[in-house]
Amino acid sequence: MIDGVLKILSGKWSLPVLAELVHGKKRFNQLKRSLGNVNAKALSDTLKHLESHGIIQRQVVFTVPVTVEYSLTEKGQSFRAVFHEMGRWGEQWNQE
Amino acid sequence: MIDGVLKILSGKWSLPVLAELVHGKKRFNQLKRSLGNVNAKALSDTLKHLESHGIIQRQVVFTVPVTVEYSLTEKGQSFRAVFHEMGRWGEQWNQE
DNA sequence: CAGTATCCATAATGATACTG
DNA sequence: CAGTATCATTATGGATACTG
Repeated sequence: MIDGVLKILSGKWSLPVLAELVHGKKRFNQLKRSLGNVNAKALSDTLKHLESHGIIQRQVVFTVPVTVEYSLTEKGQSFRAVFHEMGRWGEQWNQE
Repeated sequence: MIDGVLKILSGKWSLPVLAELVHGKKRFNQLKRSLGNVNAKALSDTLKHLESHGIIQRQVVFTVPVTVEYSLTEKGQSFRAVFHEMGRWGEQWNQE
C-alpha cells in the first residue's frame, strides 16, 4: 500500500527536490545550486518524474530570457505532512 | 535540518527495508524475498547503513544454522510516524 | 535561463558462485 | 541461513558544448 508512495519517492533526487520545493517555488538553476551536486540531466529527469506523478508543476514565465518555475501542486503540498514528521523525527534523534 | 534525515534515508533500499521492518522483525533472506529484487550485497550494505545510524538492530540467534534477526530500535520505532503520514498521503492521493 | 547532447570516469546493481 | 567475492551491466556524476 505504501509501495506506491515509495515508488514516487524513488530516485536519488526526488526527496531532496521536494524538500527544496516545500520552501516555495524555485527555478531550475536555483534548484541545481541548492542541491549542490546534481547535474542538469539528473535534475531534469527527476523534475519530469515528479511532474508526471502530479506532485510538482512546471510554469514557464515569458521573461527574456525565459525562466521556469517549479512548485508543489496541491498533491505535493499535502506531502508537507510527511516532511513535517521527518523534521520532528530529525529534531528528536539527530543533532544537526 | 531535514538533510540529516534524508541522508539516513538515502539509498535505494533504505525506505523499502524500513517499510518491511515496521511490520516486525525479519530475517535476512526473509527481507530479501519480500523486497523482491535486491541482491545480497545491496541488502547487506543497506542493513549496515541503517544499523550504523542506530535505526535497526541485528541479533544473531544461535540455531543451526544460525539465523539473524533485524528489527527496529527505539529510534527506528519512532520513524513509524513518518510512514504513517506516507500511508495517509498514499490513501488520499493514490489508488493502490 | 533552461534545458539537451555527448564523452568519460566512477559508483551502484544484479547474477552467480562460494563459504562458515 | 547469512553473508562475501567476483564479474558484467547499468546508472550516476562531472565537464563541456550547444540551442531556443
